[in-house]
Amino acid sequence: MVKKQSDVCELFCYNKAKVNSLKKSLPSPDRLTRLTDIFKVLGDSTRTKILLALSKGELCVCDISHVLGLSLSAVSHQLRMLRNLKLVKYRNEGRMAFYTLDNEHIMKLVNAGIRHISK
Amino acid sequence: MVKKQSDVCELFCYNKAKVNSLKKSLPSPDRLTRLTDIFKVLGDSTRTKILLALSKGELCVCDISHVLGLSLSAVSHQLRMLRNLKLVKYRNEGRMAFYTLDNEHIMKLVNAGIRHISK
DNA sequence: TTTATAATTGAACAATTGAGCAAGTTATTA
DNA sequence: TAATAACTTGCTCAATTGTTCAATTATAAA
Repeated sequence: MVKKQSDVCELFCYNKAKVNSLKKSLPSPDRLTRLTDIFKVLGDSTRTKILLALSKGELCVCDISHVLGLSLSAVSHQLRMLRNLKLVKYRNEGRMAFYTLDNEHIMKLVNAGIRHISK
Repeated sequence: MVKKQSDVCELFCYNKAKVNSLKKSLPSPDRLTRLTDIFKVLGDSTRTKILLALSKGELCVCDISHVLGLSLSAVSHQLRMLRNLKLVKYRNEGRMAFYTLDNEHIMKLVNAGIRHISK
């Protein structure tokens, strides 16, 4: 016989009061998405390396690609994502683009992560 | 004519000294993997919700699935991942499994993230 | 024993992701 | 004006991810 698992409401609930209070205590879907999106950005080593590099100062795309050992294209794609999330900004100088952190605050999170794995 | 982009070494390098010093300053591959792995865990809302719920106290798998509105199976799969990463532990009582945080330290990171999106 | 329940697991699936290729854009240089 | 250089972008592909389904395990109750 097949058990129906998709309908969560029919499952046994051990502590209904606790469940309801926890449901309410969770961040709203919107806040939760913003929260996990930030962690998702840092969950990729290319992006984290870019942020770590930029935390030391301005860099052009070409130098970032050297630091990371990746193609310009790959770096540019990730820079676009970081740009969209307002984590980096850039200025053009001639045909070069110089990137900097747009939001130094993000480094607090990166450093909290570094502290976490160093504990 | 096609430009060769895969061979990073042939690209123009704007600031060689800076590039080399940045290369050295980046965390080792091992550390970087551990760092991004932690962020990857938190980059999924199911897992972050599980951690947030458990931060309030012990819960059985069934109640977690109610809090999240997800199937037992989905929750169990994510719990296994959290278990492997030593972020949660559990005790059996009869046929139920009660989970708790194994590493309260992780909540510092979650809370740093919450602070980040609240700024 | 038999039946039911809590949880785990493996396989399959769709969706997402990261990177490379190749073409396009813009600015500099010859 | 043509060629080159720095960067961006659209497309594609392989790999990974999160979930569901179905089967299984382990415990408890009938």
